[in-house]
Amino acid sequence: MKVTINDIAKLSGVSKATVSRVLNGSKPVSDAVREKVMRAIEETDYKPSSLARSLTTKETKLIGIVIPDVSNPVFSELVKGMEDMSGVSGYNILLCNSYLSHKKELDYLEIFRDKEVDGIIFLTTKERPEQVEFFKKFGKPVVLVDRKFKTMDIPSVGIDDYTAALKAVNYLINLGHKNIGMVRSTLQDSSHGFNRYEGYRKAMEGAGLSINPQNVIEGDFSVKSGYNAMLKLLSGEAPPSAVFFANDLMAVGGIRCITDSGMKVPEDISVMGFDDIPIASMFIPSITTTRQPFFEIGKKAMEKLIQSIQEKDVEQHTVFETDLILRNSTKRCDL
Amino acid sequence: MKVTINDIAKLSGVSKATVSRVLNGSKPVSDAVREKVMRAIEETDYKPSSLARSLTTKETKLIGIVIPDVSNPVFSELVKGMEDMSGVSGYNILLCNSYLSHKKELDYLEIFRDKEVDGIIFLTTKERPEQVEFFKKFGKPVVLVDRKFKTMDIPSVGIDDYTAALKAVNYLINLGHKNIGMVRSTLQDSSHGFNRYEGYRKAMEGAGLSINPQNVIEGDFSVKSGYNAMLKLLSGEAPPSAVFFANDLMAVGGIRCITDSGMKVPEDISVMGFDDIPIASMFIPSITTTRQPFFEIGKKAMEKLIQSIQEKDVEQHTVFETDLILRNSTKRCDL
DNA sequence: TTGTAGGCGTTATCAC
DNA sequence: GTGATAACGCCTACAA
Repeated sequence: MKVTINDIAKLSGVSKATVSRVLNGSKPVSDAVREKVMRAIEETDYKPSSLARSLTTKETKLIGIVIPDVSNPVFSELVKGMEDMSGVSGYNILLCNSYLSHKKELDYLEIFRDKEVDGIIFLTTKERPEQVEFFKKFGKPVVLVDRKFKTMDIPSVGIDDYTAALKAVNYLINLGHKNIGMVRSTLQDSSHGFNRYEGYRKAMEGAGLSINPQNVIEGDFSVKSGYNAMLKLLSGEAPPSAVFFANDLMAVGGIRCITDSGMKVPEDISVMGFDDIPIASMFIPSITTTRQPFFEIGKKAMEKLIQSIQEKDVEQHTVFETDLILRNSTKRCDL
Repeated sequence: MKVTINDIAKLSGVSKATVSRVLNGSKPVSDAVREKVMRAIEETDYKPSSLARSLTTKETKLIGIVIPDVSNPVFSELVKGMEDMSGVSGYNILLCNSYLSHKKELDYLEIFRDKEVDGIIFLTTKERPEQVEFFKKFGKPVVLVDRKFKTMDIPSVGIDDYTAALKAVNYLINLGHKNIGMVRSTLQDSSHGFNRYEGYRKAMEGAGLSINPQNVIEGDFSVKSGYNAMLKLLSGEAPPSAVFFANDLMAVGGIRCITDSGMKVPEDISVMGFDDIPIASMFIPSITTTRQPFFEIGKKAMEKLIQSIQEKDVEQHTVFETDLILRNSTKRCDL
């Protein structure tokens, strides 16, 4: 049978209240008694049940995380940052993949409530009323990553997508490119979709360059969609000399497409990615991109969550800097 | 305040035992009563506390998973398979990254015991006495992935590394290659290290080909180590015409190295990977490799774990088939 | 079919 | 400093 606090109490001839005290250091205990209790604990290899403890303390030391997909390097790196932080504070992670399914997202939130997690880190592509409603009655801390909610002010961590995209496209412009295309995602997605596109638009506008609507294609962040988008760009009337992809995965697809079409990157077309996932530096050619400090973002999100669980004040919205990483998929425009 | 089973009992004018019965369907309840109780539950949006329930039922519906690193596509895919399976059975996952640290592995196992998980899926590179000791006194189901333990018979799921490697190298041999090198990992690692190397060795032996010890290099499964290993191979006296890498990541490093050296894959050197991670098909050239059904393996591991939690009989060791995936990094040897 | 009472393993609140 | 004792929220005999 499993050994409980009662066994220790009997074995060391004290009350279980006292055992609890030496366990948690919640109140002073005489050295002699502590000694006895410790010995009993050693002997029996006793470990308190966190379940029973949680029942009275109301905290489970569990954090729920909803992300779209761990197998996406972007998210797995975020998760690593979160885990890194939670570990040192004694929290554990309940990890759930939503695969962008609205239903799954909600199901998992319900599970988190059921499991009585102490807090939630939430990643989604689109704010939904049901989510907002959930968070409102959830009552415990929540941190959003990569996004802010419009109808509810929830603490968040992320980057400035607009400025990052602006800088990226400005770099292409400075290389002498004039006909620059973009493979963006849906504008419904405010941060990754709309904001990155806005950065592109403003950069072009700022340089007095016009955007050929034919050269702006919508993808879904997958390699395949990047490939297909590039196919469309190449078959247009005036294919761009440089393309800004809203993420690295689509850029990879784009490069493959260009290569398959018998052209070369960056000699014929320059390609710019976004994120700086590991594959960006390994690819041939290595991909010029904007680095997001995913690990740090994840770490910060967890730090903020834990702090607000512990009722400390936290910065409401944290914005990380991004860096332009120059590699071999872009070059000066010869025209 | 949070609504409890007592509130529901009062509200619907029955005892909490009855509420519990309609909640779990554990014993028959009259329709009239059920109706009343249900209504009270609806009205108050009552959800039973899984914590309190676990305290009496002794099951937490929690599964602990230890893997080396989620950001490695191999493991993230395994995790997805596991999650896919656990979800339908109502189990949740406590995910922990060990980064191959022996200490972390053990720390997490302790945490799992503390959290009273119902079972554990464990991935490590090397069997250790402390782990075996832990599992012996753990008393609940455990499933190993990618590995069997020598000193304790724990259910496992994996592939036949030896045969898979044998087939891979035989393919290179059939392409006419005679001087075939290998980048393996430490032989301490029985399955990925020793067994894959053994497959290579036996294939060469079977074809009457000799192995030049200079052309067998040890890496650590990272892109960088693959690059460095290739560097050594190229600087040897008789560089191989084909190289078998023990995983795709090292193969990527190898290809980059070959390209950086001014040679081409597969024209000058054929490269064979192992695993078939997503990057293998996206890379230029796409990489010939052995596919492991990671998602399925993860799923099966979870299925076996849940079955043994539910005290059903399970196959002790499950071995999945692998497939050779022919792509563009290998070609017939001209010599 | 339903209610009572005890227990699950802790922590927290009182006294002493 | 230490010990009873009552929560915590649920499940499960045992009775009725």
